[in-house]
Order: sequence, then C-alpha cells, then structure tokens
Amino acid sequence: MVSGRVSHDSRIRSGNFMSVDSKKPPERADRVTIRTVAAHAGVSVAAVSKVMRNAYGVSDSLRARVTGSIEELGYRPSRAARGLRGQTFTIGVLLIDIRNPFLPEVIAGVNAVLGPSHYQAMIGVGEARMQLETSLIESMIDYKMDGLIMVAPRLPSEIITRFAAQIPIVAVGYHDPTADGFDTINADDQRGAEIAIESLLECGYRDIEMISQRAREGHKVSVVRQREIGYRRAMQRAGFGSSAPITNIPLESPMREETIRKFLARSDRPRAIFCWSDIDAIVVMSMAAEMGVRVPEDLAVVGYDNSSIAALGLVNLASIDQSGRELGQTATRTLLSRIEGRSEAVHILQMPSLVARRSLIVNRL
Amino acid sequence: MVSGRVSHDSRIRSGNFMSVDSKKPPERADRVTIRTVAAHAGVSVAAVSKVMRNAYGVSDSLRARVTGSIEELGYRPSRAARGLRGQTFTIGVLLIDIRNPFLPEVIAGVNAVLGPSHYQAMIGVGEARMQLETSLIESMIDYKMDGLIMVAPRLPSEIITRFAAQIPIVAVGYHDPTADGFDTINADDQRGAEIAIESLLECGYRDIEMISQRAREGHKVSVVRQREIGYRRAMQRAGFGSSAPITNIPLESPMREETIRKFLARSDRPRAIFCWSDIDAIVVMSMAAEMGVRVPEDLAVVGYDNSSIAALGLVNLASIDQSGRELGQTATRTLLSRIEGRSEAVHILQMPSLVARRSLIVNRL
DNA sequence: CCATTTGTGTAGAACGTTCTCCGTATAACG
DNA sequence: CGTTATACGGAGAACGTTCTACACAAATGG
Repeated sequence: MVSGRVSHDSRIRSGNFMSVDSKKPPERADRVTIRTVAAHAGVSVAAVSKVMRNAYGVSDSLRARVTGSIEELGYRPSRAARGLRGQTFTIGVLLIDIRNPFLPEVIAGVNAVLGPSHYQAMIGVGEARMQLETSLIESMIDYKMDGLIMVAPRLPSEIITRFAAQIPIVAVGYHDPTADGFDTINADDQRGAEIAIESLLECGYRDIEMISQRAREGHKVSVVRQREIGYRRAMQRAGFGSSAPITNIPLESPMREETIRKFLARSDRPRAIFCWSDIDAIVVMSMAAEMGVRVPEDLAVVGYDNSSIAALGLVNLASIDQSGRELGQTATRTLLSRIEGRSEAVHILQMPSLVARRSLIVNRL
Repeated sequence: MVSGRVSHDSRIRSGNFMSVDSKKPPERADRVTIRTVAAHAGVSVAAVSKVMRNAYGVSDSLRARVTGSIEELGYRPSRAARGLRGQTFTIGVLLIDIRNPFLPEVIAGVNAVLGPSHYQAMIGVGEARMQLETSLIESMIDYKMDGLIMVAPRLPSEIITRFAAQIPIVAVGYHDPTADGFDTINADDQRGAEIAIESLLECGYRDIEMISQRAREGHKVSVVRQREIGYRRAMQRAGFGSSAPITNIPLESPMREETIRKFLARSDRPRAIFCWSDIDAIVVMSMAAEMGVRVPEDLAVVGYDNSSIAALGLVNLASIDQSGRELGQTATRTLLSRIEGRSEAVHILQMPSLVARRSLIVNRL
C-alpha cells in the first residue's frame, strides 16, 4: 500500500515551482498552541496552562494578560494533547440503537446538564452489537474521555465492571443494584409495569396480557425483564396466578408482523394488552387498524416510554412515562460527581407515571 | 476549588497502611503502551509503530513477533497520543437534532461503510444552535479527528469553508454546489418536491398548497428552501403561476398547533398539501383527525423523508423517500476519499422517489 | 573488489498539553 | 533583623504515539 502523501494538485497550483516558501508544505494553517500564547503574552508556557486550568498561583495581572492573549489569538487547547496528560472534558455516551425515540430524550437531558459546564458529549452508536459496543467503549477510553454514560448496554455486568476500572461509568436502563464498580440510573421498570396493569384493572379490564420481546441473553438486568416481573407481580396480586401470559414478538420483519397478526387473530385474544415499549405498541395498533380490530373498543393498549409518537392525535397511545430527559440529567450529574472523586457506587431509581390516553379508555360510555 | 485527588477509601481499604507498595497510588491499572509491547517483543518502539501502521521496512519475522506480543498483551494504541502526531481513525458526525427520524438512517449508512474499515464514528448533537454546533466542530478538530460529516448544518457556507481548511468536511443536506472547500451530498430536493406535486396532480388534485417552515436565516442552501423552489416550479409548470401559496408553521408549541388549527379551519382550505417534512405532515394529519377533517377524502397529504412513522398502518402517509441510508453511505465514502488526498470538491445529487400510501389516494372510487 | 542499492531495524525529535518541583520576591512574625 | 510563611511564576519531565534520519548488513553491479 503506497501512502500517497504528496498532493499533485498543490504542486501544480503553486504556480512558480521555484517559490521561496518551499521549506515544507504545511497545508493546514499553523495551529495556535499554548506556546504561541505564552510568547504573545510574554510569559511561560506553565503560566498559560495554569490560567487555563485556573490553578492556584496566578496573579490577577498575569491572568488578565494571558486571557487577553488567548482571546486575541483565538487559542483553543488541543483535546488530543490534553488527553495525553489530564482531562479531556469530554464524556462519551453509548447508545444501543439510535432508532428508539426514547433515546433522544436522554441525550437532551445529558446536553442540558453539560451545556453550562465546559464538558461536551460525544455519542457512539453500538447498534445492539456487542462487538461494536465493546470497541466503542475502548475507543472512548483510548481517547481518555473523562467518563462514560452507557444507555441500555448489552454487555454483561462483569465486563462493564472491568471497563469501569479504567473509566468512570454510569449505566442507564440497566438494572444491577449490586454493581459496585459503576453507577446505575433507572426508572423503576417493575413499578412502571405494575402501574400500567393497575390502571388497566381500574378501567375494568380483566383479560390482560403482555407483549414483550425475547431478550437475547435473558439478562435479568434488562429493562424488558424488569417490566415482565412487574407485570407478573401485579397480575398475581390481582389474583390471576403467578405466571400471567406473555407473548414475545420478534424484532425482525417479516416474522414480527406475522407474529402480531397471529396474535390479533387469536380467538381467545385478550381484551387488553401491555406492551414493553411504545414502538411495539404502535405496530400492534397499526396492524389492529388494518385488521379491523378497534382500539380501545376491542383491545385496550398501554405502552411504555411515552415517546413523542404516542402523543400524536392519530396514535393516542396511553403509555408509561419514565422521563428520559430526567434520566439523562441524573445520569450526567451522577457521572460528574464520580469524575470528581466519588468512589462508592450509587443506584438511583426514578418513579415512572402513567399518561392516560384514548387507547386505554373507552370514552363516553 | 480543591482538587480532591486522594481517595479516602483506597487508604482505608488497603488495610496495612505501612504496606510496601506505597510508591504512588496508581488507581487505574497501568496501561499497556507501545513501549510495553516493544520490550515484550524485544524490539524497538519504532518497529512496533511500523507494524501497527503497516509501514514499509518490516520483515515477516519481525512482524510476526510484534503482532504476537500485541495479541498477547492486548495492546490498543492510545487515540489521544495518535491524535498528537498522525491519524486518529475517527470521523466526527455532526447532527442538528437527534429527534428527526430521518437522521438514524444516515447514521446507519455511515456505520455500514465504516464497519469493515478501522475507522469509527463519533457523533455530536448540535441541537440546531449555531453556538453549540460551532463548538462541537472545534472539539472534533481539537481531537484531531480525520474528517467530519455534517448533517444539515446551520452554519453559513463561508464558515464551513473556513473549518474545511483545517479538516476534511462533507456536508449532507446542505445545498451549495459552488462550495469548493468541502463536498456536499444531497438528495435532489427540488426534484423531490416536483415529484410530490406531480403525483398529486396525477391523482387529479388541483387545489394544492405547501406547508413549510420559516427558516431562520432563509438559507438558500437549506433543504427547506430547495423543496419550496421545486414546489413552485412544478406548480408553475402546471399553469398555476409562479408564486403558489406556502403556509409556514412555527417549530415551537403552542403556536405550532395554533397555526395548524387555523389552517385546517380555513374556508378556502386546499384539497391537497405537500409538507416539507414527515414530522410536520404527521402533526397536521393528527390534528386533522381531531378536527374531523378526513385524510385523504377531505385533504390529501404528501410528506417528505419516508420516515419509519410514515409507514405505520395508522399513519399511512405518502412520502418522498430520499434514502438517508444511502446518503450516509455516499457521504462516508466521499469523506474517506478526501481523507486519502482528493482536493477537488465533489457535489453529488441523489434521486428521490415517491412512496405512495393511503394519504394520497382516495381508494375504491 | 569497490561503489551503490536495497532491505531491515533503531534513535530520538516532535506533537501540545499537564503538573511536579523549584526558585524568587514579598509579607508576616517574633 | 533574622526567620519562616506565602504568593507568584518558570523549568522541564512526562504522556504515548508517529515519523524522519540514520546505521548496518546483505545484495547487486560494474
């Protein structure tokens, strides 16, 4: 492989090929470094660095002079170089998948907290593949980012713990209250599911089922499992036995549609369903509409996440709100506190709430 | 501000406080560096570096020994350090906003191309604020990322050009075929709008209007403007004059809903509308449903982006598909070619297509 | 057999920060 | 006035790579 470094064009364009400036083609404009600033302000490099980090031992006059030069020259410290020694003031955010409308909320929360600070967020998308997820985490560590927020990671707890030895980590949407290497921030998914079921019961429905997703590795830590647990507990408490039925629907088309169609066509189809996620609920509702199954007259539906789509008039899906925004904010604050030195793990549970909409209530009756 | 570096707990936990290992608390496990590898393999640092970059001048035996050691030690080069000298093998992706369901497609395209390579994508979210957008770009430059993909940037062309002097840039969803500092990849938004209008005309609709968005700075380069141009041209060609009506709806609630309501209540409400984006189209459809305006019987709707929501049975919105995935792929390939040395700007236009759905066609008539 | 080329490997200077020591000058104290 | 703090500023060693320049050996050519 030839490294084709020389740009023919630049040769041609430079017209006079005997030009004087033929020291070396710098191509990119020379960077303003901390040294440039130091020279301009007539102080040492160390002094500038101190001002930047507002460290102890700078007089007002020196600070003024240096900040003046920084301003004037438009100096920005190199994050790469910073990473080699100290902090980068960057936190990495790892998303499983960017399609889920719940995630933007979390990001918004992260940015809201980070905004006023001098930290910035960089996002990686794992696409639910453990391999990619792992390599993204490693990259973020290799960039010397200051901390990591992992949203609904696929990785098992031990591996996350191992990474957490190298970089502060807080996981969102990952239930492991026993983890002591990293923090977790969650909505109480068990309780959320209970609320969903309780509200269905209150509306008078008795014949209730849950639509879930077959988790690949059957993580107990996964939010999916947690919601199943809550569902079963609420059903049991209402006197329906300890193993209320759950229908798993696959992630991929066309099996997905096939399974839903079969479910909706069942002669013993339940009167109400609780879906582990809005995206599933909406697909079910869409197919119900196609098949002439009326919502909520024939089938009541409660979803999860209260995503923006659920709120649309066309959809009008009752859903459990877990406030992704708030999760993002809390996660960020927790991470910052860990970056600042906390070492005991913290596990926070937020309380979700029901947003009632038409899919739940048969109105005017 | 005290820098609270010392961890009390580690002291307490280490039991015997006179322990021998009291050189310095390293806390984080010592990193495997290129030097570790060199020592382990019994070669020079330079040799290892050469192997890593598969540069010229390494014998098979040396390469084997080094790769062996790398494997054994689990060595990963520090991206931070790399950034200080050479490439980081990271490309930055800048999104205006993460809520728009069109963007995940683009990301998926980017990742698809990057997957097999040793490059990785890091995403920043600008939230449509120029300030944040600018600072994210600067961060990415300061990280010495190898290139930038900007999706629907807000920044004016001159500023992007200035950034492009420091880092290879390709812009997606940004029409400026005259830019010579950076590349642009677009779906042909003018043509897309024309296709939408033509299909409405073919269905027999004559009374057509466009629902658009008041662009802040009225960029000619913005996709919104481009679609307006296409709309007007198609209308003119059909004999409706050169300034077919456009209704602008605001971005923020509650003015947004207010404006739409007013539009739908108009006595001279058009028979068909073309929305510059699915997200707007869907809100209009939702409010139409609430107000008893039937789609498509009373109002035909064509959207733009063919986002996943449009395809839902409940929504069934006809839309112009600009294949975000393909845009992402093309953008990535274009960027890589620029990183590899190309210096002439390239401007690519992809052809969009209509996906017909129920919102367009009054069926069985 | 000497001069040149080619192949293989190493030394060591960057890259742009941070941060630990150290000097100094001035202030405070007895 | 001598001693000790205290405040301020600078020198210079890291940090982990890349990459140029060079050394050395073996091969090639005349």
